[in-house]
Amino acid sequence: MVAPENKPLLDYVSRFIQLTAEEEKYFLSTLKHRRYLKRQFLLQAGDECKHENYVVKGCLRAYFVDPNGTPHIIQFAIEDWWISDLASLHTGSPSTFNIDALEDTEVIQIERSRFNELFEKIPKFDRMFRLMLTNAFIAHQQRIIDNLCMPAKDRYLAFIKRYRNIEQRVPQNQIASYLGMTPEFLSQIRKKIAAENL
Amino acid sequence: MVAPENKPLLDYVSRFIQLTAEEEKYFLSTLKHRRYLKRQFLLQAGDECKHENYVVKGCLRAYFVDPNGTPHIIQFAIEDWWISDLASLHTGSPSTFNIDALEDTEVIQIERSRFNELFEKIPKFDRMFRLMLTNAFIAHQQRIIDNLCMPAKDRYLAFIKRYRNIEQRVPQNQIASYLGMTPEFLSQIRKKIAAENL
DNA sequence: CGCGACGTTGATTTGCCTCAACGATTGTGG
DNA sequence: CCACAATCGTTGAGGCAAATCAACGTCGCG
Repeated sequence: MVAPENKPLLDYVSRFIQLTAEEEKYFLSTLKHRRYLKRQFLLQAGDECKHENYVVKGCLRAYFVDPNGTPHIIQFAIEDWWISDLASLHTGSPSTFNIDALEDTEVIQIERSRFNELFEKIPKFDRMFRLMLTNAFIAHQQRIIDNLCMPAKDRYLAFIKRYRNIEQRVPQNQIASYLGMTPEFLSQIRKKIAAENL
Repeated sequence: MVAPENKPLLDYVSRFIQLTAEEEKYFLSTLKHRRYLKRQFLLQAGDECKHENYVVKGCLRAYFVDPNGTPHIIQFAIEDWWISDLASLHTGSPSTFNIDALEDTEVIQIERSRFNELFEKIPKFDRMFRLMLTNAFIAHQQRIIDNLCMPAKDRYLAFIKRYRNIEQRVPQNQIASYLGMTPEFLSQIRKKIAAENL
């Protein structure tokens, strides 16, 4: 019997690889279920990132605070997404990101040491994470391209098209930060777009 | 006896995984060595990306041409780097990038079908590519952060610090394209930097 | 030699930011 | 249950970073 809160993650895994009953059991033993309240931190910059996080329910954000004190959102994560500071998780270096909750959120965590153990015991997970990273890499490459060759308005339109489910859940100023513009300017853009659609 | 042109790639692989003699033999059988002249294309946008390319000698670039006809450089690749249109290679969709040679270049190619076969026959390669993609993902994330929170001058300084070996080999206008600014503006920046260092 | 690629310089324009002020909404403690 | 603060979005004036456009110098190469 699988604990119901783990079901979404097992479904996720089965999209990439097939586990035997025994492997599944081991995999489940590496997981920890945890809840965070809105505004609570999963990770603070400077700390070591100790978990890979799978979002069961809710919404998280990873952001970077630049030398001027301005925060920049790197990533949102809603249901069925993963989030962590991969550089810190991978090398053990202090993290450069903060991760906190934009809503009350449930996550499943894999601790760093168990994570590496997992790859040793069940090499299929190398496959799964290779495929996941391939997709993540492609998405990041697309984001770089968008930043290079689109003006603010087009980047916003591309964002709401690609991530409508996120756009409807997070405040506009957070989206502005993700897109690399000020909230004031995003407001201008939205006004213009609204005016055009008449 | 390993053909000398394959030596650098085997060294590369050994930094991630250990192959048995037999595995190494199979791996070598999947490779194709090839030369390109300066300005020659490895991949044109719209075609399917049929190879993962490892650079033995020379310099390549991947770039995207936006709807206005302006090219934007996604990536440079010099010795010991990999380059491809991963989205196209992975899904079989038409590529959105062009890849061509900035110098006469030697590459080792793994064809798409052999590439997937490789993961089936030697799962260690899942591990290797997982680790490679982890690094590539982190680098891309850093580039996104730099674009979000640095002005043009700082992005340029960060670039020459991180990729001095590339900066000294490719024309300035190419670097400007990679950094998302005009060649004219990069020229201004360099003038200012030179003036400061007196 | 002459053409094309590359870099530079300067004048002008523009996309986006800064700063400041002001509603609207939410939520929270008294 | 109200009062007040905090959060969020909007609007506008002014400023700056970077783009555009155009002209010119230099170098390597066919």
